[in-house]
Amino acid sequence: MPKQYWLMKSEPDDVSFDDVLASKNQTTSWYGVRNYQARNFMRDAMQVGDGVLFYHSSCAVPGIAGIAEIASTPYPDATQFDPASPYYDAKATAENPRWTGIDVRAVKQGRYVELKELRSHPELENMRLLAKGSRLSVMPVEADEWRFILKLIG
DNA sequence: GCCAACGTTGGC
DNA sequence: GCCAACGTTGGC
Repeated sequence: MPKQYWLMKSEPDDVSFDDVLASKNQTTSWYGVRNYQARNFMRDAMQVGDGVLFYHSSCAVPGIAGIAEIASTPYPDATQFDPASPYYDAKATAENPRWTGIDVRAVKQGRYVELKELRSHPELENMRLLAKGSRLSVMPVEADEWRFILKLIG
């Protein structure tokens, strides 16, 4: 399968791009996705080496904070089994895990590209992120959108 | 804090 | 299987 591209949203108060850069091997385990469509992208489509736009959401200035890549195959998200976690899911079992995690490695931090700026570029008007009402936290990015944004980030 | 949009739940 | 009610997301 050819390389694919993704946008993944993180709340920087929880895990920021800087946090990932400061982590061992600049790699973080992506956890807490509790939406089936987002989960399916992670579980069924992501491949090691796929490109990731690391997006900061629910913060003062939402936008793309850096470039990352998929660094593992998918695995069960451990937080679903942890009663102390806000992401605990009583219906998930080791035999039948419901939610997926994956490792993401920070690759490059360039210029922070604000959501406001993304909206200003006609080249990006079809981005799923920018669609009205779009709330998905993990979504595919088209190859031409990816190339355009890489240039913006510099 | 507001609220539009969306996803999930659960009664029927 | 429908759909109203509810909860969540996330920009503003």
